[in-house]
Amino acid sequence: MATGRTHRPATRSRGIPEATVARLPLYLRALTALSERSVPTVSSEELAAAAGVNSAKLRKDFSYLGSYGTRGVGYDVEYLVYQISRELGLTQDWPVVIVGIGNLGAALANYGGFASRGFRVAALIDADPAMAGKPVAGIPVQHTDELEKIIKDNGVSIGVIATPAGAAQPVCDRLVAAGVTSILNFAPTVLSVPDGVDVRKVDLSIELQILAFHEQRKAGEEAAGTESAAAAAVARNDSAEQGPDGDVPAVMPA
Amino acid sequence: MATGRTHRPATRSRGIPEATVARLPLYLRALTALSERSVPTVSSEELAAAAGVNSAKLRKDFSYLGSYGTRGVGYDVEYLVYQISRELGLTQDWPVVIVGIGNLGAALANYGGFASRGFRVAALIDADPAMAGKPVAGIPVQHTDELEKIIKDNGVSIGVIATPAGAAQPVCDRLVAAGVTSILNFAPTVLSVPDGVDVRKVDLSIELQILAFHEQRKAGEEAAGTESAAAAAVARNDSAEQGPDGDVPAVMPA
DNA sequence: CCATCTTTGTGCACACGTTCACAAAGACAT
DNA sequence: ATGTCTTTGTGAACGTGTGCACAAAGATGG
Repeated sequence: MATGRTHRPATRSRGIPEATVARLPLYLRALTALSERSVPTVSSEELAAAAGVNSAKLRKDFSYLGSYGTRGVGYDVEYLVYQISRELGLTQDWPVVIVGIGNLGAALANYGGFASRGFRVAALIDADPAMAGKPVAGIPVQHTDELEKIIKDNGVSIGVIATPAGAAQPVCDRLVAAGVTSILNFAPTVLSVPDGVDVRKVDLSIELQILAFHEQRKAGEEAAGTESAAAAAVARNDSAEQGPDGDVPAVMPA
Repeated sequence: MATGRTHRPATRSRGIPEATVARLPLYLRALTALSERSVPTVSSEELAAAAGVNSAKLRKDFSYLGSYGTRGVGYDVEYLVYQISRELGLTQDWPVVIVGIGNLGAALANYGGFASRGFRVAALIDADPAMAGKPVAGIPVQHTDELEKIIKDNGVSIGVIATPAGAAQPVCDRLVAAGVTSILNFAPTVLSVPDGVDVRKVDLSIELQILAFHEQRKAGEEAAGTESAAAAAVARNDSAEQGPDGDVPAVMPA
């Protein structure tokens, strides 16, 4: 019910599987490295190794783009760089705004990987009036009041949110209302957006928690005994006391 | 080339699907928010909405952990917080090291989301001797020479790499050799690690490129003329030299 | 021009993930 | 108790992703 705002389209875009799209930047990076070393052609096997994927998967991925290889030879590096760049839309200029210039926002502004491909930081925006005018990465920070004007004047369609969690949804709403249709969210919150708007999230805390899960499994792999003894291999801390439904919680994160 | 070092185990860990593990931190965050508001119980429908997922998916995810709900009522918030925390291994202390204290590394060191759950920043490590002793986020930066000693003295099993791309693999090798078995990689490189070591990567540039792909699709949904004509002409030409060589980005970030 | 060799492109089978739909389980009122 | 109502837990169908294995395509050499 109340599906005015959906969380994910998740639909396959124009025949190219989502999983393939997510790997194209990986291939592009490997190909660019080969291009700089003036390597003329590369086989699926070599390129797959460089990108860290299975060679059959790579060939299938490329087959969605078209038949760009030559049997018996491999792929032309320069040609493939161009085709993938074009498919990803990197042959055009993408102005982006970064909202929330704290530690992370500033780091993003300074990150070379943004500007190096089609992405150009059009503006840095922060809610703190004291930040206004202060240059970060050579770009003066502007106040949130200017957000709508900045988006429209620069034709920005991609926004990066690096605000605290509480500010993320309001900022997101304003970005979308002003015309942004793609959002990269670094704030630890689930964003609600209307249909037609893409959201990708990067969550440092979640990544660590996933690692911790596997780490715990590894630690308890050989210690086969009671479940509380399983974690004893590495950890000295075990406050886990399983009980009835109403027992005491132990952790209090934010 | 066949490598002795695999890139992904990808195997289901102990019955809990990988996709489910990746969502547990999301549920935990939503539950923690409810817990702070002293909400006693929550239905799968409500919690799913808060976490931005389908309710059937949420129930199936929880079913892998056990039967922790009460039919007709829902889930006990506190109990579920505890169960998920335990499953993720957050009831124990995880010392982590951050290697590479540049803009991003410093932002990570200051990031509250790390310390707020079981994760403790045990050390900050950088290759620049000028950084040594300088405090970042209240923690003095140590030189790379100390890496092995730090890992062993603190029993660190999780490492975060925030170095430039070129330094990432050597740093990774040293971390692994010293005993680290889980790595969170922010450097734009594919890392090779031995079996038994987990790597998760966070790549800002890749996320933006994926957004650009979908953005381009949205924009080109109705207008399909101008540039695709030139691209189509190029597409049937298999020479190594393609059109105006300036249109190929051919750039590589750090 | 033919034979041989390399490497692509893909059909197929299988594994994984998602969603629907519903029976079973319990709460609650009468 | 009995019936009704709510919500979980899960079987089953479906969709997506992965990897093997091999025929087809082209290069290369005699």
